[in-house]
Amino acid sequence: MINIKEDSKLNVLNHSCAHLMAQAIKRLYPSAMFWVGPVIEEGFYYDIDLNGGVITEEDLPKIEKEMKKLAKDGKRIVRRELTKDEALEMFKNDKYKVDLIKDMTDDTVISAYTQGDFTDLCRGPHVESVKLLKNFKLLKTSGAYYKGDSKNQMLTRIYGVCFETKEELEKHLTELEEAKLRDHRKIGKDLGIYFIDDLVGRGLPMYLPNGFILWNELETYIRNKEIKNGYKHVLTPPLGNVNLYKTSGHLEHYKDAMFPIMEVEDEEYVLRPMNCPHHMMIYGHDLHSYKDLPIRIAEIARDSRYEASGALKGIERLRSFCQNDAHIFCTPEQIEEEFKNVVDLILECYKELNITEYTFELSLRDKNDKVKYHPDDEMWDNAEERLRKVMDDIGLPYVEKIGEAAFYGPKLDVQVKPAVGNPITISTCQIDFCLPTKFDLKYVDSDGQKKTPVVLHRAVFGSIDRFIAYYLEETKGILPLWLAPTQISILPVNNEYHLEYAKDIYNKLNELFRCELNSKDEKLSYRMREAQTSKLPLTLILGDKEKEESLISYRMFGSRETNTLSLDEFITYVNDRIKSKN
RNA sequence: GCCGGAAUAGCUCAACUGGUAGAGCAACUGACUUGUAAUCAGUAGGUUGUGGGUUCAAGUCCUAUUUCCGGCACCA
Repeated sequence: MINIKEDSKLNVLNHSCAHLMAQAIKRLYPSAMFWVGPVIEEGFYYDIDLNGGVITEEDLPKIEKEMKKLAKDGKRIVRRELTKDEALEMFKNDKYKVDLIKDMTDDTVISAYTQGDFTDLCRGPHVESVKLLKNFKLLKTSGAYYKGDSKNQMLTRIYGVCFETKEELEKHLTELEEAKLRDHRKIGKDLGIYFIDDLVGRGLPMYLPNGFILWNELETYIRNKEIKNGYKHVLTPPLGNVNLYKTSGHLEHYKDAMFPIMEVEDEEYVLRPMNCPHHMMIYGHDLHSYKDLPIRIAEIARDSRYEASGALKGIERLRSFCQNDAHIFCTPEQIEEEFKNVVDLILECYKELNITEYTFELSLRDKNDKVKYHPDDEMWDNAEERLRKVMDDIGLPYVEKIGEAAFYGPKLDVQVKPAVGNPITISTCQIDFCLPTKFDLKYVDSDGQKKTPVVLHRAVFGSIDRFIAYYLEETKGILPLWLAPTQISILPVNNEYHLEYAKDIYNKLNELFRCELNSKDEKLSYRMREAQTSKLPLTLILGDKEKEESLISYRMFGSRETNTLSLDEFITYVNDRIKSKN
């Protein structure tokens, strides 16, 4: 989908459209005050203080109508440059504009744009006339905290999008509709992957038989990859003594997002929100020589977090989930190589799973935030520099995100876009000089001195849950053969004549693959439809022709063609496809 | 958590300004015995998320609550 912010023409068009929307809203809601109205990847929005009023999605057509009216009038958009004092005078009755102007330096060239009866403080540029704003659509409303701070009041945010032509707009709207269809919450329901029920609890997914197969295949896949790459798997409990998290610092940083402490006799326990402390303990259990490093400890581990209710989303964001977690304990000299190994592993998996759309983010600390981050500037500078250097050496493009680091260190995040909503992190690799010290971890170096190892935290699939969510959307539910819960559906043409042969084939194939025999009393075309709408990768059709010559005919999902061959040939074909992950 | 919206059969949805809750698919029963995306007929399926209230009358209005959806905030 097109990035409107990055497209210079559409950027200006959408920015002007935001102003047109503000003008229309000012007419319909005279007491409305405006905060900011930037262009974003998906179009534009404007944050509005309605002074107690409400705009819902039902009101959007009314606003659009007013916008069309204003656009038809065709007023020119006129720029005027102001000094800071002039600007303060001009907008003295608008507390939001005054707030903006006050933050500007004295030598900033401040500009205001006027179209008819509406003037807005704005850097510009804008299109020449509102007449050019024809093909727009207001998409949704929401609340948004003033200045993005949840301690502040909430403003009303209205999102919209504008294009040069009607065709482009319609294409965009169609794409938005199609995106909704591949939402993992819909596909997950359709394919019987999981469900969530109040009685069990929100954010607590129940994976159904189909979901378990998908889960199990992915888990087996990544575990085998890790074994090949020198990881050792462990198994640790999904809860721990609260002191474990006091030691790590997690309790201090994340108490609000953890399930509350459970008191039993004289002890306190928490459901674990993550696995780092357990893995630190595993490392610390043995004495290690520099010759043993790196030590790579991995676990598919269940974690529980008390996520804000509004953050929950299908199986993308849950209160109980399984991380594809690992901690690599290494010497400072080994950081670069181990980091590269992790990135290589991530890229290898993406290639095999045919994941092509992703971006790298370097999440760094906000130097001014002394509360969130472990206070050791030297450690941070070192870690961030190392991370940057490795990324530059690898030569992968990335963007730096200030204030996105973990409390214990900076990280590389691999971001993907879900069908609906904000980008999510799938893979991550984090450099940590902090937790090993807190747990007093050591190795004996070549000089006989005890030294503290460095830890890389990493996850390839992030959480298995989230990865399934992403993968269902990426594939639109058309899972590759190796992951499909049912791989082969077997259809006898006529139960009276072909059922026995079909059963025979089913018995043979079902020992090797996940098969179903669909011999219900329905027309072949009905059963074929079932196979296709269920997105089953392979469907066998067994009738007279096949029975007499001991052959099978199969059809691939989405194809109209039928291939006929011997059972052995078919088995080879299926095995090849599973092996190549097609 | 916050702002706004929504909740009707297993699923997808309908029911004009309050006036007897309905359809398609799925399920079940019977008939049909079929060559690549829907055979026909019938049966059953609901305290309209839940609790209060207004009214002669509530799916519809008010209220509380739960969950979901769109964003915001959060995301070790």
